[in-house]
Amino acid sequence: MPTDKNIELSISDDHASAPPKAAKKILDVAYDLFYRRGIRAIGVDEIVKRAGVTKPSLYRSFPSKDELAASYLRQYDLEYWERFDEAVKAHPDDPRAQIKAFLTRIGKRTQVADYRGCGMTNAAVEYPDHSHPARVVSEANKQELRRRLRVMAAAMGAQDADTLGDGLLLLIEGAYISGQLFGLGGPAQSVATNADLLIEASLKK
Amino acid sequence: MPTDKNIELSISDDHASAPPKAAKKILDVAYDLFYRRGIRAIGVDEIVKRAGVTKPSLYRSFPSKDELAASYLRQYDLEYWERFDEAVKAHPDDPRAQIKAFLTRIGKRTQVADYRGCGMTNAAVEYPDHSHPARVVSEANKQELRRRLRVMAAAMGAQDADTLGDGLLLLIEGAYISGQLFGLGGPAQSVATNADLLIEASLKK
DNA sequence: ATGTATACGTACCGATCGGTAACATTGTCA
DNA sequence: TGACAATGTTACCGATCGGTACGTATACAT
Repeated sequence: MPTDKNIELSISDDHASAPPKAAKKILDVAYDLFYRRGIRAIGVDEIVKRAGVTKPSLYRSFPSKDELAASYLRQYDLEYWERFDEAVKAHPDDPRAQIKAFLTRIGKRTQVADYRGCGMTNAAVEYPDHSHPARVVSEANKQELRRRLRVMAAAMGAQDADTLGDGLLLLIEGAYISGQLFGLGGPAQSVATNADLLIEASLKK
Repeated sequence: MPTDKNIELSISDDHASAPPKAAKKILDVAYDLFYRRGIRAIGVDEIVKRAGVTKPSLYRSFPSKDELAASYLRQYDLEYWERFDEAVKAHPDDPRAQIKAFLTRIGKRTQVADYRGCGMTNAAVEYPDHSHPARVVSEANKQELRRRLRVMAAAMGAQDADTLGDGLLLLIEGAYISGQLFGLGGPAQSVATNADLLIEASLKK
């Protein structure tokens, strides 16, 4: 998938004769608006307006709004696994600590005002149709998350690794959703604690 | 959940001075469409068409589409607590069994094709603005769910009742979401099992 | 200087959005 | 019969939706 493109050079591209590329500006703005306010809620007119470009520019880089939404989620996917891998790398060969680190981070993120949960989850709610381009990306992301959690649960030595992996996924999804539902002080702040309790209860004795 | 269709001729309602009420037909159809396909995805034209009424009829009974959506959720709220109370009544004075029954039911519901999760949760995702009429109803429902779960967790004798109650809420929300994300065979089928593990690990010894 | 290719803008499309005005029709009850 | 309330009918509103036809500007190589 060509994630249009030129994401690099992020630090400084103001120098010299390199205009910031309409496609990148569009994707950046779409990312922000789609995530914060929802995909269906944002029209292409608002995107191009905020990006300082025009509509034909959008449609030269992206074949449709739906595909722009899919591109937004592909970018989201990249950053998602970066965060995930950070937690993993911070605790080599210790899947339980990896999970704890990842969930602690999620729990913290949910405790900021106007937290909007997981872009992948939100997109799937907005588009029930499994064939929608955005939903395809979302489902793939979640399948991968499930796979990783099950692998980690097995590495922890769970009695039933698949059940524990799925339980952790339920807690994570619950944190994403209740984070945006309850705002500050909501149930999501206890996700890491509850996950650790669940892990403890699921290990082979 | 009302399968659309005019309730006309339903057993006994044709007699006497009770015309089938356009408002009821509209709300039934809106309920079905909003739940299955999302609120933003459904236009008022489609609602009145499927309900066999006209647009002015809709706006005589509901001041706006947003308020119709709120009415849909108020109806959803009623039926939600009916289901909840069924599980409660089935196991008097046994909150752990009550939770297990409620979650087993949720786990089963998530395992049907085209499951669409919780209407309350979905509406909150569709409308991030806390002042939106639909979201107000949704947030109230979730606050009440949280309150009940915490009370039940306390009644179970949890070491930290609030944490357990919130953990159960996370699992429930996770089940709603992953139920519609993964379809058959998804993580939501293990929600009751995981909840019971979490409860076991949270009780005072 | 000129050709060529790419990037961009102006202006517009038909369709649909939520919502309404004005009037005709119906059934119920008095 | 007459009054009333509920619903239907038709036609319309301005705004916004996603998307496009087509002309213009700039950059660079020849």
